[in-house]
Amino acid sequence: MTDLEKATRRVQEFRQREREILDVALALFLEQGEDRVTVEMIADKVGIGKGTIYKHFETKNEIYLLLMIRYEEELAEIFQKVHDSADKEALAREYFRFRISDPKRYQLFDRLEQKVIKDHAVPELVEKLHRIRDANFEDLTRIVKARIAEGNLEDVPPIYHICSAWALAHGAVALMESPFYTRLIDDKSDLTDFLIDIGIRMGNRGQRGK
Amino acid sequence: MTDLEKATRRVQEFRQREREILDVALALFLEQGEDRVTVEMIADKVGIGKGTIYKHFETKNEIYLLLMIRYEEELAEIFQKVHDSADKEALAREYFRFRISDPKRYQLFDRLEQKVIKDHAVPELVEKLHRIRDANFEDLTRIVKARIAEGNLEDVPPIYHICSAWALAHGAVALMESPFYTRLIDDKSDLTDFLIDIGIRMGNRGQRGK
Amino acid sequence: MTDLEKATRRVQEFRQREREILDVALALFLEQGEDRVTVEMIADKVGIGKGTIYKHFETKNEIYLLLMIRYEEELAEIFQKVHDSADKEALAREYFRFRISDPKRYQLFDRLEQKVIKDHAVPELVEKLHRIRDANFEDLTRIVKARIAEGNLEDVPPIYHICSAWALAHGAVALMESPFYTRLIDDKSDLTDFLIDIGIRMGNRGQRGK
Amino acid sequence: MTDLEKATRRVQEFRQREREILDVALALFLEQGEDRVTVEMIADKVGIGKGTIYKHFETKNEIYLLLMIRYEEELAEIFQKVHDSADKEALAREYFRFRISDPKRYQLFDRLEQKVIKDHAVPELVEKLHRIRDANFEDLTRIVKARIAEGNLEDVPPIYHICSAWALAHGAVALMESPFYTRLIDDKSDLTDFLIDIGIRMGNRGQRGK
DNA sequence: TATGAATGAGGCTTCATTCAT
DNA sequence: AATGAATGAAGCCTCATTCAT
Repeated sequence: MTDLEKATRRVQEFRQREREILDVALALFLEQGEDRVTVEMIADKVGIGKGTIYKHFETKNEIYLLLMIRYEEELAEIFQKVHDSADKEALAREYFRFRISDPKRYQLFDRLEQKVIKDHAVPELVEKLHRIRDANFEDLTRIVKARIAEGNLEDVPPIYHICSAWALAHGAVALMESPFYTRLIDDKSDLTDFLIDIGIRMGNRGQRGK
Repeated sequence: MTDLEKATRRVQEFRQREREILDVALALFLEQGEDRVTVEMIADKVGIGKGTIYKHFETKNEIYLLLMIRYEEELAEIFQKVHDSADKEALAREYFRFRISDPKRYQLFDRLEQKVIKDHAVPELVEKLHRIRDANFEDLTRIVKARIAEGNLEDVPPIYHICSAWALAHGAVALMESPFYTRLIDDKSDLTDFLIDIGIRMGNRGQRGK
Repeated sequence: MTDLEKATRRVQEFRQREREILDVALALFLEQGEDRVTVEMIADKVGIGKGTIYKHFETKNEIYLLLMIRYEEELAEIFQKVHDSADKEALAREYFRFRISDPKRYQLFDRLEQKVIKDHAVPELVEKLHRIRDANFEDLTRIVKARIAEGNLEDVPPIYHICSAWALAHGAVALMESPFYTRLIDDKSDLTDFLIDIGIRMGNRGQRGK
Repeated sequence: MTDLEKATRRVQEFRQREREILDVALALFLEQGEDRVTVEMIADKVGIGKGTIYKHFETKNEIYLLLMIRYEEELAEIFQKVHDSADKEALAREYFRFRISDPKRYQLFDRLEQKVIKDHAVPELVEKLHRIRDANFEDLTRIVKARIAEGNLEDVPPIYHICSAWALAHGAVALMESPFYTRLIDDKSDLTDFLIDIGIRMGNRGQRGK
């Protein structure tokens, strides 16, 4: 094995460990809540020393942010796929599904964002996160505009459609996680269908009273 | 003044102080986030000693819960008013308005609930909270049933209507507080109207695809 | 005992404990070097909990600064005494004696100052320290001016005399503490006399080459 | 190239690297303070791996000591030059100049010495340092004796003259670096002249009061 | 009843040094 | 010989809660 190959392998292993740490961290955050998870717990579960975590990430906040960026990048991939396809309606469906599919994760990031912003932590990464989100948002806007032009969506500013979809998805997620409501719901998947249905059609042309 | 009067007054003052503590705590939590607010800060702002707070509340978690119960009781009052009135549609409107009107407060309680439940803290109070909520929920169900019977709402399980309303409201609140979206929204009140409109009508009979 | 008396006593006890912490901290710093002394060690030696220290001082840096301020205030007291007396020459003697008398302490503060300034720590207290020092310096300047006017000191800017005295004292302190030199010096007090002598006379009129 | 030449070259390169590390370390220590400079920072700036540093030096303390020894050896060179020359007074001047010329460096070593001695670190090197210093000191003593014999210096133990010169130089260095005093000094070089003047003459015969 | 000093478990982060490759 | 990932002891600081007065 040449030196170059060795070096490459090393770098890959390093990146792999980084991913491993993030995976474990995410799992623990979801399971116990980010406040109850200490850096030491993460290290223990990965099977490494506490200090090693700090070779990969400067602070616990940075871990938060990298997880959030990961999430946003997954979302970007979904947009990428739909981008090419002709079926614009599929987007709405995919979007909802992605966000509702793992509500705990979604809510975790929602919480983290507030925390991270309050701390003014790792501003470069916050900015990076926002850049990705901006790009995703522009994708979204483009698609909504197309559907308005096709006459499928009511002709209000595209952001209105996006906001209402976002809001319903956000709320649906919270609903699914709410101990109060889950107790009362018999058939979760039927309700989910009901909500997605509403979500997709709520901005359709002709839906609102004149 | 008789001993009885004195005692009565003392009790009243005690209750008054309790309210004061809760008010200050709420204000500080909203302003700085509950994690940054220490019991000492609350005591200082009320102008009493830290120990005194623990004469009124066993733990900081109890303060959280009492604030949440207060909120739920205010909601109950709204239901009470509407209960008697004939105009059932007003309910939906009131309900939305109450929840959206103070999003920071709403989100605070949302966060607190998750925290408190994860801690298995003060179970009696958690139960009390849930009892009030149950009552509110029953009120709500009764009204929705009436509107379905009148033929105004689509005939699905009442909880579906409640859930979708709750979800949209929850999401709208988050939207209004999201730094990402607020940046992009020009006319907040117009969007709010759009959302409330959707919220009120989204379960109306005939709205969904045949 | 009235409530007021009680409160007064409490405050006094609090202040007393503060002094106690500072005393112990100073002793430990001198004995082991400030870097090797942890906050916990201070607490242990005082016989209190670690957290208690932080009721009195916000950070370890604050402890450093308060000790430095104490020192500067003691110096101010010396100036105060001499201020009134007519014998201006006594000042120089007192000044030297004070600074040389406890060289370890002096050097500790010299080190601390550099550290604290590099950390940009507790700027309010740093400023306070400097204010006291400014006042001391003005006292000193006034006295030196008087001696120049009397024709006892060479007529150069007063700060020159102060600086050379300061420098010699500073150096003498280091000398006394230097393991290298102490090894070589038989009669410490005789050398001290020699140095003080030089210190007092070095700026005298007519001392320098024609 | 023979194997011997290769080996020789390798040794030379190794020594060269060693010098490079020390140079960089010194520069960083002066710039940021030794506590803020990590071994990794040194390695990075040299452009080598952290582990490599430990091939050259056993501990960070050893780096400290080697730097100090270097300094002392430079001083020895100065003595060497003067040793031969007839102009003994030049020595005092050179000595002062060397020590005052780079006050930050001087103070760094002063700090390091205290630290290293408190740690009982690398005793062999500490001893080596002291041996060099002893030699320098003997040189100095010899010269001072000569000047006393010539009748130029007051006839006290030679060490007195050395100590007072050392002390004044040490203090002058501290003065020039003191943020408090530098603020107050208009013409630095004029004051320096004043101090060197005092330094050179302060032990001269006939200076002290009868 | 009111107080606030005292507590100490527990969290985050740093960095000199080691060691397998 | 060179590397740099891994280590873990150690330090500073926070804050909910207790308890003697």
